[in-house]
Amino acid sequence: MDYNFKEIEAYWQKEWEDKKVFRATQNDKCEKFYCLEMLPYPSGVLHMGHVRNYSLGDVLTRYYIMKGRNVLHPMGWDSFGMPAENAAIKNKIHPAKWTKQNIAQMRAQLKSLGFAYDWEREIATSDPHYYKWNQWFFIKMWEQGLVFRKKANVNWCPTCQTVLANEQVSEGVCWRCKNPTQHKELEQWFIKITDYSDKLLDGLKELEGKWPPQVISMQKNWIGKSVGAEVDFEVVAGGGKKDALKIFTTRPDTLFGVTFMVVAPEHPIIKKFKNEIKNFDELEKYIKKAASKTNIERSQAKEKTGVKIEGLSAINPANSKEIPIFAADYVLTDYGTGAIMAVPGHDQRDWDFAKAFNAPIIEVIKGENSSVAEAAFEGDGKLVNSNQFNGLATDEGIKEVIRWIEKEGFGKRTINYKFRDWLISRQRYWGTPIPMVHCKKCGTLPVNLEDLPIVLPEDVEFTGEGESPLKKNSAFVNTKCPKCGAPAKRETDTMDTFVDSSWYFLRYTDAHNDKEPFKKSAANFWMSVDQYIGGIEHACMHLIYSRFWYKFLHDLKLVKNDEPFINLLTQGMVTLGGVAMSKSRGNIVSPDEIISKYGADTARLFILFAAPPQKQLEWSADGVEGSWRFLNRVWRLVEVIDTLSDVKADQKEVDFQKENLLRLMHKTIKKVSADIETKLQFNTAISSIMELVNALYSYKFHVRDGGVSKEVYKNVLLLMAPFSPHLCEQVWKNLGYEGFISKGAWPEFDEKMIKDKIVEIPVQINAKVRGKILIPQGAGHEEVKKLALENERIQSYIEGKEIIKFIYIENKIVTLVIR
RNA sequence: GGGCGGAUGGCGGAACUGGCAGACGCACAGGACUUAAAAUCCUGAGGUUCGCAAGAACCGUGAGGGUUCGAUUCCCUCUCCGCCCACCA
Repeated sequence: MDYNFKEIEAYWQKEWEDKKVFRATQNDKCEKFYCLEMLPYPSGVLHMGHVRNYSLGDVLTRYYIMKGRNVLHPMGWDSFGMPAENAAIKNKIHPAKWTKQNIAQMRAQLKSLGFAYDWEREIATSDPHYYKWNQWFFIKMWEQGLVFRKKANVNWCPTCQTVLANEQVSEGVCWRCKNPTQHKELEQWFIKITDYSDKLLDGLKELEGKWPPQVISMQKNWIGKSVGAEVDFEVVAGGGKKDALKIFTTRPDTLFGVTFMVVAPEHPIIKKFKNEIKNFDELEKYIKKAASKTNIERSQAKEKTGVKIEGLSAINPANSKEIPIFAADYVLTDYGTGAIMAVPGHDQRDWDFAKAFNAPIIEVIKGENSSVAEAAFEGDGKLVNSNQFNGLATDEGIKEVIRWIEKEGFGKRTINYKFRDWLISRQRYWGTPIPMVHCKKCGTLPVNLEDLPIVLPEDVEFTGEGESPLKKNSAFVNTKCPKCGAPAKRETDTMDTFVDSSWYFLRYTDAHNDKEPFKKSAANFWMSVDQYIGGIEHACMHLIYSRFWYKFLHDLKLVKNDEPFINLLTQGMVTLGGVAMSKSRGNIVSPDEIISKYGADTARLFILFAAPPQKQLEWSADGVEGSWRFLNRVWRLVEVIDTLSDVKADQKEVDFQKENLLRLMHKTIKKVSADIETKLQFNTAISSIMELVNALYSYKFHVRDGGVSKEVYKNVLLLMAPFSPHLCEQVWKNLGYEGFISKGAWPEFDEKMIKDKIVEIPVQINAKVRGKILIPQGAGHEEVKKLALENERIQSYIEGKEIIKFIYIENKIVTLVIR
């Protein structure tokens, strides 16, 4: 009979909750462990990606509890954001109500999976008790000069009627609604995250080896620090009018190879010299065309386009040569200075442009067999055609040229970043109100800290048209200036939801504090997060914002450390038919369906077993069935270990088999512990438990071995408890063991028990396995050689041949090289 | 275009630091139990060739080359796939 998972799972979930088994308390009796999974957006339904994410975290949580650590494992809701507002527009339901319902539903789903959360620390970011502190931090940042407003050409989603961060637009479409975006100029709120560029970059060194290397390198590329030089090129126009064109280059060593300049079509120099430029009309047409193109169109164009600016030219300060200036859209206005020095010999884009516009190509770097005839040479080499710098290697050349231009006064060494400031305002209702007031007399200033939180008004209308509903709520908008008391207007923009998730992990340490965002002592007790788990898609956004926020709090002396997440695990997607599960593809497998058919333990076991955590996981109905069968096999072991199956065997045989079984048990404990703790490879941990269970099935002396078999079964349960906790609790109880297995002691292994007395190793002859020999544990070189050469099979191969070499790798392999 | 990964049976995947490739699971085949089926338990299996059989030989981790007694693992060249960024000067 299959085990009754419905009854068992409901029973233990209630027991854990009633007895408060997973409540975390601040105590120094044992070492703390903070295990955290990225908090979910309460969309209303749990999907398999969630199940995977939280199952991974739950294994670690339960493992460390059993190891005697003091584990904090909280859960909450990233509950501000667009879908709630969209639902309000579509279904005439208030975002607050919609969100609340969704949370209730998803909380129930999470509970049905038996995750070991401390539910007393649950938070929701849309709760005023939470977002009050977003406002508080915002004002702190404003006081530190980290918040500013500026008019910016921002990404505008006409569908959502909101501004999106650069990071939220991919391939020209809105990251959530997938509709194309446009550009629009608006007065926006920014956080000066770029002040932390170097700190964020330096911090990555600390994370080396603890974070996936891809994430570290993605963040490095995201910040995009490059050292180079700023060089001023003199611009001359008709009528003797002059100006300077500033460019940034990472290759100042190629300065003598500059044969023309290129500016972005938006570059101010064009308007400035409107009267001197002879082909201004043609240019204007090109500028218009470029502006209508999205960045993607601009970047995917195979042919380089551009227009020569007639009437303007530049002087290369290195050799005083006069060179033409072009406007072309392959130069971006918001990177560097919006203008480049073109070195067609050593930059492929410039080379392409030079070919298309018949500009000369000069070779100034000579590599081994390099040539600039067919393509640009972008590698390192020796400087040529560069006057006093000829013969220098690339890296020396860079240094020397910078020194020279600094001395001559037409440029300097600079550092450039790709990283931009964080645009946080949203013209939206369902978010944290930005706690600022616009006063005609006093300007824009923050509300008084005592007046926080600035609560979102509930009585608003959702039409889905025009600007934010907050703007239309006069009771909210009209206020008094916090400084002079005169009538003033409240800011109606709300914050990007990435603000909410930038510090939530700190709130869990002191979730109900109404006087401060968190007690310093609580944060310092639990932080940093020992293991953070979530999707790779957050590699650059959430994980950079959080690191920035934490470093800011560190500078405010609110937290001791300056990196929030020590270890990071990025899990792969759950797919069906090779593609991610999604509503639009209609390939969703609902967790509820699996839970009601097989139970939570099976769902968890399968999702942990089917693939290593970092890799994509292909859902397989048959695989789920297999996990279900395995759990039943474990359940039925109760009967097996009471069965007398081989009465004929003598005591010697019993002792021998008993020892083998015990050895396998110790080996398994060692492997499972290492797989969970250091490798985070749960799939192999489970497969080795399966092997131990298989061994128990083929073992025949359950009633004659003095309780060894029962001992092994007990350890199987302990090893499986982090993966399939309900079943293990029940069998634990059925077998008469005391207390919760979830709080039980993780088994220890005995290294002495693991070593076999006799080891079987292969013997290779000329790299082919030709036989196997048994050697005593720790046998010496000579002894092994003797055993190998005595072997009949081996002898048949070496007869009449000369042994040139004998190699023995301890307890692994013997190799003979013969001729 | 740049960065970072990856490629192992019919499938998901395993293999410590260069040491018996294919653990474990799925699917499959055979057997036991059963009136029968399901479930369960047991057994088998990378490919090719030879052999009645026990077994044997050769090939085999995307392709080609290299280092080594020995390479899925290290090095070089190439192909394909995925993810992220993208004309980043």
